[in-house]
Amino acid sequence: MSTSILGGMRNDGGRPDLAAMMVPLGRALMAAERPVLDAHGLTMWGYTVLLGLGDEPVRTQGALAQAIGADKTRIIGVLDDLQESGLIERRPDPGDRRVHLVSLTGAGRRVRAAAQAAIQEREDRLLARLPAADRAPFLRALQALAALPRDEIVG
Amino acid sequence: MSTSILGGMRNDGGRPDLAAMMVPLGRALMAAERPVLDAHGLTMWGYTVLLGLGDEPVRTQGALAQAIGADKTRIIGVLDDLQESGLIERRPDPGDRRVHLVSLTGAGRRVRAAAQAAIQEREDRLLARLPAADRAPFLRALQALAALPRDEIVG
DNA sequence: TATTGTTATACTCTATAACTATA
DNA sequence: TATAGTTATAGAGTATAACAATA
Repeated sequence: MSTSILGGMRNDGGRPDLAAMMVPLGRALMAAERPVLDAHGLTMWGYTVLLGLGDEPVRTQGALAQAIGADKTRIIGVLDDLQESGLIERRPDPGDRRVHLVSLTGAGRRVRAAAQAAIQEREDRLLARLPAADRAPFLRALQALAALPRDEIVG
Repeated sequence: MSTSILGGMRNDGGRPDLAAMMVPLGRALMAAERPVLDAHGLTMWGYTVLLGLGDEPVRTQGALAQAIGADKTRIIGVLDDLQESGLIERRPDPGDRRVHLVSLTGAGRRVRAAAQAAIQEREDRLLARLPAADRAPFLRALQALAALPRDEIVG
């Protein structure tokens, strides 16, 4: 039985709920990432942290956690693993020795780029199935919504 | 600190990963639904079941569970609650007394319609912030992706 | 023996609270 | 006293395994 993302929820006339489309779709995309991340020796949270780190060092792990929507206590093990793998560096801030400056290493940058390239290659094959004229507007709209402050969506 | 859905993950030149946009966006949309569902006396899974039920009775709870991406053991309590609230009916199939025929009651249909209207009203306010020309292509593309069999995304 | 619905158990993930060290 | 990081504990959510009824 080929089960679609939307399950049985048809909706005569109208559209399905945005959430009812996005949540299962997001889960499926995450599941699709897993083998790719495995091949690069990354966990989902590890990859998320690498993405969240950007290219400048981040002051305080708490800020990093908040930026990627995680609890500060939850990324500690993730940071430990990434550090042990040599993908990130944690250095105490000389000015305030409580805070840790977290930054990507060269290896971290390379792994992140390789993993992201592989992931987006897969995603591009998916996007290729859309009508060509819809692709750019779709991505533009999705980016616009994702860029909104969370409060403006939750209310 | 106004935290956007995308967190810090900028990506010079390219686009963010689809999953990195969809997953947090989906979570935010779900969070936005919660108070609406509360007002209608529904849980998230309860609402999902109502959506999954469609308008014809569903044979076997297992099929229903699979259709909405849940475990068959997990929706039992949900069905119990919905039944007690008078929103669904469970009747043994005369032909095979193992299976339960699950169907919406009139009240169930009404509650589902009311909740969905309220939810989509909120969502429409969000969509209104997109460039008008992008709205239809966005929804069309999102529906197309959500209608894909899960296997075609996960691979 | 196989399947539907159910219950009971175990496991994973996440959030809360308590601790250390710096300030 | 307040904050960053860490650790330990508890809770929610989910999946796995065992059970009763029917086929």
